[in-house]
Amino acid sequence: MELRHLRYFVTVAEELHFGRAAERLHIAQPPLSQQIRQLEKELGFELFHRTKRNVQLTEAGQVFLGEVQQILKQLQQAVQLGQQTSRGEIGQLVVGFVSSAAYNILPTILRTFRSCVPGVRLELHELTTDQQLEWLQSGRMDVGFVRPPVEDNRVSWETIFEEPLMVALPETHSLANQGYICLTSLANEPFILFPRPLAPGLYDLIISLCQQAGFSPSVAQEAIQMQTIVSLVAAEMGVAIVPASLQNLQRTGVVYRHIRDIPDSSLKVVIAMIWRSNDTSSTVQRFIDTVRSL
Amino acid sequence: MELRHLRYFVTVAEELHFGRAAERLHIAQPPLSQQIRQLEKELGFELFHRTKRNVQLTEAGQVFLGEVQQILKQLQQAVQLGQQTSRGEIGQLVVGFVSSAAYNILPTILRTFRSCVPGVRLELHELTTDQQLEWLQSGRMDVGFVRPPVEDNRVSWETIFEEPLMVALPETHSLANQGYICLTSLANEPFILFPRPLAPGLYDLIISLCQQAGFSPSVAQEAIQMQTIVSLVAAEMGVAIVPASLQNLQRTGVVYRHIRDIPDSSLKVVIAMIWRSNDTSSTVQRFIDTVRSL
DNA sequence: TAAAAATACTCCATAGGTATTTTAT
DNA sequence: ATAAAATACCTATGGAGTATTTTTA
Repeated sequence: MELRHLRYFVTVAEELHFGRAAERLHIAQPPLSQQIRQLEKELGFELFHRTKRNVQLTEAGQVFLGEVQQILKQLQQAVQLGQQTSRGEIGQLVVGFVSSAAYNILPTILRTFRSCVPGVRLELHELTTDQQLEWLQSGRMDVGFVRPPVEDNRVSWETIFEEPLMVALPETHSLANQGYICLTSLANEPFILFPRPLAPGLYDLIISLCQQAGFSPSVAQEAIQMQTIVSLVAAEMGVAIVPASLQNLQRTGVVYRHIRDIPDSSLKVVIAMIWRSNDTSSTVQRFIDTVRSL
Repeated sequence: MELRHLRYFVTVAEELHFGRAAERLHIAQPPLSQQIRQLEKELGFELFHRTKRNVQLTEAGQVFLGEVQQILKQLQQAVQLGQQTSRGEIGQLVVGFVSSAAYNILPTILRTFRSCVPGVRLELHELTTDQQLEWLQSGRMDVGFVRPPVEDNRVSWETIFEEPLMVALPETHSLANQGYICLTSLANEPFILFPRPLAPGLYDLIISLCQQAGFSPSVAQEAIQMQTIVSLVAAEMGVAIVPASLQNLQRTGVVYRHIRDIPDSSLKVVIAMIWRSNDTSSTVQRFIDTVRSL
């Protein structure tokens, strides 16, 4: 049995006339008769009651017709589903991100992707850079937004966002009324930092900036979340050096100031997108393309 | 696209190896590769990631595989369903019967048919002979049990049950202590009859029997249901001539007696099965065969 | 270098065509 | 007499086979 037989059968059943059915199928009438006979023989039951003048479906033919029509429709849907999947329009995607990414590029990226490709279910996880690399390798995650460096040749990455570091001060701080701040002037201030294991890139950068400014910062407190750091600053526990996009987190009692005595290029902090180099998923490809287009 | 393509695809997807899949399909490997390529071309997307060493389903291939497996399974079921229908094992049947048939053959027939062919849904309607002929012609009914005559050449019929007529008397009646009764002795009794329009055959037979016995019965009462007739006899409203199977309706106050002065052959009353002569339904055929086998 | 898929070609099975017959209205 | 399906026979497309090449682990 082949789909040909089923398609022919449906057409004959619709026309109840071999001649017209053959015409609709763009074949001659005799081969059509043959194919139907062949189908009947294989099925083991008659599909039509044929008199030379009149063609009628048998009971079994009616039942079979219903089923076959459904099957042909499903096949059509199966093809479409496959095509959509191949275009990355359908599927699911697990996305990881470092907490600070939630305040800058992530919202835009997700909004854009969801509207372009509504068929893909997104699953989001806030994870550190290291966790993301692990999840990516184990297949628990498909794409991530991390702070470089990324040193794994099985992972591809691409910088997608840069922003300067700024100083976060309590608004009551004596330096808060200055437009720009010299890092040097913070030499004796207590600092609030991310724990190094969670964000080694950022931690080391901040430490080295302070070295450049001629001092070693005294760590007053460590905090796991950006929000917590800002809150601790507001509580006058100390000062912090944070990505500029943290300004989006409107927290009263805190002011943000640019740093003057360090060249801009050194102050740049970066967010990169990562994915498995050998990932063949078109959903992932689609996501990457969407992000690049922004 | 043909079923061949789908079957081949499923096999390759299961084996993830063109060589082994070809072996399972009893074809050589090159034509299998070709058919899959051909399928991919028609679908417009890749089903497999092929390296020369390794074959893997693409995302789209996975989705398509699921759908196709379901489709193939459904097709198998469709064939089976058609076959069962063609054997009359599946379907529905509307059966009509005259009220008196419910007391003799009908229970046995239905019990037997239901156990032989459990897949057929039976719908039962108590109808007069005339109503049944009408329902049969209009297609509302498929098979009926009636009292002949049946005069319609588009309806086939077959006698399936014969029984004698008997006299039903109140047990208090003076003739009730006799083993047999002469119809002649009922000349002056009030009779309870079916209305002629509802059962002309039976009505006319009873009248003609009385004529043979030398009298015209006086009709005390007409009643539409057999049960009612028997009840009226019990209430001493009169006597009735009824099919012998009415004895199955155990009604206190009524006795049944055979008739002596009329030859048995004239007393025979018959139930026939009717169906449309041109009915091609295998369910109907199956039912007819079952009844004949009893 | 060895295993496996792809390519190149050849062949024949069969889908489909044409001509004709059969049959029911 | 005619319309429509079945039958008979022919043609040619394309599915499957064999031999070979390509590729990569």
